[in-house]
Amino acid sequence: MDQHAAIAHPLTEPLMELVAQRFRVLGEPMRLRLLDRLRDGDATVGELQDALGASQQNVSKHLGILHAAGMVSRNKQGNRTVYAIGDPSVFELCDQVCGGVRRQINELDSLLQGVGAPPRR
Amino acid sequence: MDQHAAIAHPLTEPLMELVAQRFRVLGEPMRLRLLDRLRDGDATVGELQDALGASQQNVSKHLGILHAAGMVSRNKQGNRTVYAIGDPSVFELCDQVCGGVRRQINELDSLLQGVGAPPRR
DNA sequence: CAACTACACAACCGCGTGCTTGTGTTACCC
DNA sequence: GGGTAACACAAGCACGCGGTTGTGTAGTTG
Repeated sequence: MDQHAAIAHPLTEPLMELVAQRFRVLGEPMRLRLLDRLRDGDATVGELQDALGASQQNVSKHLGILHAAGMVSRNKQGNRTVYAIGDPSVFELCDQVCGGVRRQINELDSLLQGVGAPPRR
Repeated sequence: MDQHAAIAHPLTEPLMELVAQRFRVLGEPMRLRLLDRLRDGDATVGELQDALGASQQNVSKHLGILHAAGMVSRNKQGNRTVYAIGDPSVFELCDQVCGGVRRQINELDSLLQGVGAPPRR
């Protein structure tokens, strides 16, 4: 595992764009749900369509984006196309973000808890 | 209608939306550059504007988004407004993504290495 | 072979979003 | 106080993107 984090600070512009693009791929609930479903195991387009309750074309489109980003693998078997997680590391990202969201919710919660404090304004 | 309200796999729809939103905040080169610059230390809007070569309004707007997401902190000092990293964990995310991008580039690179004559299409 | 299934691709549309332009507000300086 | 600097906010515009509709293409079935 290449864990040597941090390419140098002044990230070059094209690299910055690549990173942003990768983040943007994950910035869609539908795609996150697809990845979440695939976490349970491989699935065909039809199964994913049924699981998410979306149209076949929409599912296929998002799968295409995820596949182009290298996050899922595509495997044609006869009539069906089986998709699988192609880059397991995305889940670490999601978990970290979930942690961040949780912490943020906790902060908001504690703000609401101890409220007697009038909005400072 | 069974509703597993677990945090585990079946991520609830609103949570999924929150996670996606957070990813989307990071899905902008300008905002990544702002965070990358703030990694070196606190900075005023003017300094960031100068560092990134963007308009003051644009920088201020993106800083507002980052601030709303809790990723930067805002500290008004007299005439200036000093921004700082508010959630250092974002860098772990960026590093992981950078690692993924690096790995992807390596794959593409190795693909290009062995190429003498692309057989088809 | 014909009909059907499963999937991908292309064209279109409406909305969200990034960037610019313009302006208001507050603090500093003379 | 007047003028200027620093910053945030609002409106307008253009582009990208998600979703739907429509269609093409293999593969399967009878």
